[in-house]
Amino acid sequence: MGKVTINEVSAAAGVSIKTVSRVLNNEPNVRPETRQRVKQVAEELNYRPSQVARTLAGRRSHQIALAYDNPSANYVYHLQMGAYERASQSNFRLLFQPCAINDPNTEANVTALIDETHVDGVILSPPVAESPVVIEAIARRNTPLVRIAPGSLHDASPYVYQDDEEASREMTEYLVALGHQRIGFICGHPDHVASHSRLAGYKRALEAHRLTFEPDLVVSGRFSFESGLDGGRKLLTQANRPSAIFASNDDMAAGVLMAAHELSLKLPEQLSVAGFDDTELADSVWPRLTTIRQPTAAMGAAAVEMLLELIETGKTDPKRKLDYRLIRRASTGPVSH
Amino acid sequence: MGKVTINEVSAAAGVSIKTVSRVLNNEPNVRPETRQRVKQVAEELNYRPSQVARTLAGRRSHQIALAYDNPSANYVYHLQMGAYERASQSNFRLLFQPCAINDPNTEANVTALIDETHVDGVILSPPVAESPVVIEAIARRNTPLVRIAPGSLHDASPYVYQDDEEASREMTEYLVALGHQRIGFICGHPDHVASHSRLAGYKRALEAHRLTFEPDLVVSGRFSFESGLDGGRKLLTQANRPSAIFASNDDMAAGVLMAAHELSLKLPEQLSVAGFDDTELADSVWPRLTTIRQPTAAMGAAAVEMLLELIETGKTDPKRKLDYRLIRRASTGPVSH
DNA sequence: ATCCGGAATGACAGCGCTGTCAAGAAACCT
DNA sequence: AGGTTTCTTGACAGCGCTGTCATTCCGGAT
Repeated sequence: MGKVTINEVSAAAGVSIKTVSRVLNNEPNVRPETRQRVKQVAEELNYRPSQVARTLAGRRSHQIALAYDNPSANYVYHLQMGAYERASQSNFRLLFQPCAINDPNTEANVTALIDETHVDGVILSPPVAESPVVIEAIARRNTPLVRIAPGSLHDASPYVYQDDEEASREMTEYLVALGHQRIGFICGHPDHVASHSRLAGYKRALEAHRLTFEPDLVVSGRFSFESGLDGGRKLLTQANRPSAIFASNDDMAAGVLMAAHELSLKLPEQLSVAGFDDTELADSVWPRLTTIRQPTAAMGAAAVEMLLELIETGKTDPKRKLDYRLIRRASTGPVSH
Repeated sequence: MGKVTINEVSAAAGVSIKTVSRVLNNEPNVRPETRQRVKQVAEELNYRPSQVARTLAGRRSHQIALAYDNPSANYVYHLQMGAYERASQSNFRLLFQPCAINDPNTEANVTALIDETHVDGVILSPPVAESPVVIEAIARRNTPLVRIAPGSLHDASPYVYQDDEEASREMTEYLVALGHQRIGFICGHPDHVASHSRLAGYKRALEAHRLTFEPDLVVSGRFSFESGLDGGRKLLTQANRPSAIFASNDDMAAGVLMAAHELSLKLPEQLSVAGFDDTELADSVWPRLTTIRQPTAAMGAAAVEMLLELIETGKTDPKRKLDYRLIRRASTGPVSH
């Protein structure tokens, strides 16, 4: 199974390797019949150009990297798949780079990645997307960068995002529309900007409906199931407990569900619960969670698309916004008096 | 900024590039002081050898690929992380290759991956691990291969696995020990060998305890939440319903939980439910699921380790077995009369 | 001193491709 | 017909490293 190289193809087609190269790269100025013949020979020989040689010789590696540091399997998986699909379409290979934000080596890891693999561009997802050191290191290498939902440093690179505040407001208003007046809220991890936007949306909705904001109805959380469970217990054992709880993500909402079950509350009659993200979990708990569908895969795809544009043309939109969707399921219902 | 190459290092150190190369690769026959000096200069210049050039010139790419086709975000994520950690330790880069088993292009994808990136080896996880075409294609390229939990073709390559049948037997016996005599079983996706082993373990446990196998207590499933919900409904609406249900994975067990909630059954008093895999879901539903903990990350790590051995020395153990663990949680309890 | 064997080092080709540039072929213009 | 311009093609030099082989250096044996 001697590897088929460009030499074999050029010999078989009776042209120079440069012409084969032209055909491969869809360069102009090749006679249509020559182009056709080369293509056919390459096909017959089952020729696969070595990316490695290409990278070394040219200035393109046709590889981009996706760096993430997120403990949520669902989030990472969908982000990866969305990005992967889009990259494959354009014949780009996608390198996944897990990293730990707290690890002091993160910067070294990322720069090593760039130098060693010659990637054409990098995508950063939160919370790495907000690391000034990493951003700086990438900029120093002049490597195109696109970030996903960065909470700060908005000028540092193009980015994709969704309006968390808006989504959170809409969910809160939906609960209000169901008649809920006392709505509990569980915050997300303070390191994620999304946490703050979601809280802001909740507040904004209350204001819009002239409901007073009660600090007792807001508890902290960390995006984890256990923190949701804790938060739920705290809220539900209050003297005047809320009739609805809006958790900043599905994991925590599932925790609230458990807290409610512990207290033998009837759902949604005695308590409405809403989550955020629409992970698979949301659809696997009882009752199924009303939540906000995050376009995670679409975000990955959009980020790749912008990055490719940036690589090809040197520029792209400064930002791109994706739409969320409120998904109504069994965990929320009208308030019962 | 300007990329530092081996030339800069050799110039700065006052030696030939070949000597720098020797130091980099820990080759013998370099005077200790020379070695030291080169190392220091490389460090100062912040030199990162180009993997691409290395790959093209040498016969090692220091890259291995992990191909998977699995819809479970949790499984994929943990497998990836386990593999990634181990690969990084040995300074190998890990390429992730999602693929669709039903896609006729899968073989082409995998061979393209090998030819284009020159990976030193490949890891296949189920169900791609059982595709004869893919295995054959890899063998033809003489590329080292390690598979994860292959159900067949055991001679085709070294592999890592866990004893699904044994684990399933143990879980069933645990239920029997709790006093359950009528235990429902929900099968997994027929394409996965694990499904068959798990059913076999269930049967074996029944035999061991002289309980008769009742075909009505076994329903088909596909590893998805919805199929578990269906199966649960089917089993629980039977005239003489089982007092326990063992689902072949957690997703389906969560479905059973929902079916039980629909019928307002008290858990675990009126019904015990057990799952398999110990995904995050198992710990996020109410009641928390008794399940079998799969060493997914460890499998990924072990596979990488074997593959590296295979690459370095040309051989490794024919197979390596990893241990599962039965995790007892609130979803199972003694049978009540 | 002389010779020898192994350790230390370097010169150089080449991995498979792309970029540059020059040459030849075809098309277009007075 | 001659002179341009444009299209098509190929020769050749690298990209940054490793493999091969030749060369130099050194201490020890003679």
